[in-house]
Amino acid sequence: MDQHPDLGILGRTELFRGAPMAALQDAQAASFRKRVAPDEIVLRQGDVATNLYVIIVGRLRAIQTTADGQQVIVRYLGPGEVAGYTALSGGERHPGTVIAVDDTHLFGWTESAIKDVMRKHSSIALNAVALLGERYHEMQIRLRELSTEKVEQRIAHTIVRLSQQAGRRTARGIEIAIPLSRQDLAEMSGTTLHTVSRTLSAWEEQGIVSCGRRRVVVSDPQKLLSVTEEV
Amino acid sequence: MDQHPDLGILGRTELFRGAPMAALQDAQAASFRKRVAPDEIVLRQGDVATNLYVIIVGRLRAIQTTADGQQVIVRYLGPGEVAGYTALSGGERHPGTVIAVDDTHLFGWTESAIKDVMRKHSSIALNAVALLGERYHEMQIRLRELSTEKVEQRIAHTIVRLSQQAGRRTARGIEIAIPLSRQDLAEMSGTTLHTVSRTLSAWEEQGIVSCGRRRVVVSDPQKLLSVTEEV
DNA sequence: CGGACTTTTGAAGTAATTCAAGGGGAGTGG
DNA sequence: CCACTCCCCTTGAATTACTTCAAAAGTCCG
Repeated sequence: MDQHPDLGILGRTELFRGAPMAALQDAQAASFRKRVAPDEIVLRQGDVATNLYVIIVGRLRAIQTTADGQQVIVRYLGPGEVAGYTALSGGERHPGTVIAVDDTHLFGWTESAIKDVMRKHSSIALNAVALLGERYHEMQIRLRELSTEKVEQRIAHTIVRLSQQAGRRTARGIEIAIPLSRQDLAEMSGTTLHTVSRTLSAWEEQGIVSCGRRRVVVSDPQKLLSVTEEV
Repeated sequence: MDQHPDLGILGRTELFRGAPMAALQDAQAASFRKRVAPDEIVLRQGDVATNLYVIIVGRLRAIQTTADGQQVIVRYLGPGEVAGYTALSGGERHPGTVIAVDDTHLFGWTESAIKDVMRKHSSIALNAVALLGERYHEMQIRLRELSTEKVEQRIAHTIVRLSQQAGRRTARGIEIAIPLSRQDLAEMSGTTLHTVSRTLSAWEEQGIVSCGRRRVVVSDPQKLLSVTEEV
């Protein structure tokens, strides 16, 4: 009996990890595929939440936009992660916009399809609970950081998180494998690109990071962590 | 055939709403009860997450504490809401502390008990997904507010949210039915008690609110909303 | 009525934003 | 291959919103 090659991929994603074969087969059967080019919008803040996606390869960015056009980067999404959780949780509309960073391949489901799968296979529903719990937890920590820390610490925390999430060991240190402008870092840390630029310059002088255009390499992760802990 | 009186209460909570009778019965059978006095700790940040609670009557407050003792108020929890979601989502330890505001009655479950119920009754698992999705959504909005808004707007948003969540119509306006010190409002808005005090004084002069010791009444909700929208 | 907690308000200090201007890379098109 | 242009980044200087420091006045409860 042949197995569909998608099943192995699905089985390693955060939503389907550990699910029985029957569940993976049902999920696969109900799925469609989608491919997006860099800067293409996957789903738009305020639109009705009809679809759920799981990233196969590539990277997306989830943002929140204010009425006057300011942006906040909620998180980056990588392979195996869910985009468009609203279709899981039953919200009417997408709370934020998701946009492609790289050329990205996705599995997709309609809201009703994925809910059917969750209803039928409780392990997938439990995975959904786990994944949302983790994101909620992460947001609590960021809320605390934003409320209690000074800008320099927040930027340090942002970079520490990014290096764990998308870090690549190189000769010169841990390179963050996402193109990151100063503006992007500012939108993740709750500050301005100017302050980020100044901070990175200071760190570069101290040998903590080395960076270029849309690129950050952490040369001394230990020192960066100590910035995080300063009073 | 008699019905347990708890079933009606359970059926109106966010976790069990809309569940079939069999699910409610299983949940009720596995539950225990707990009662906490004001200021008593229900669960502690960093402790292993063994239990889940649902509030019957009363009110709790979920906080995050930093290493150096600063606090952030994540949210208030009222009747029907879940405390200790970590037992649902499978995290190892509680991300925050939950403490009683009023004398509070709770239903409780062990982690394994509530997970058994979710596995057996998918509608409850789906409710858990919905509830965590909503909280995640709320946190995204707060993150955006904290990143992009000035202090006065953030305090206004905090009070608007509280008045929706725990507002009581009175002759003088909408009274927030939670004892709220200036410090509490500061910990919800990401500022200091001094700034909150000054802001409330200014608003009182403009007839937007009237407040006393640990008490806030919104006299002009419309004006408060307009503060929220200022550039 | 005493004592602890909460709130208010002034004054000083400062971290970070805003304003402003210039410099550098990467890619494009001639 | 060179020049041009568009972003992106950097850095000073001025400004400001908010915090911190400090002290006093209320308010509640036993």
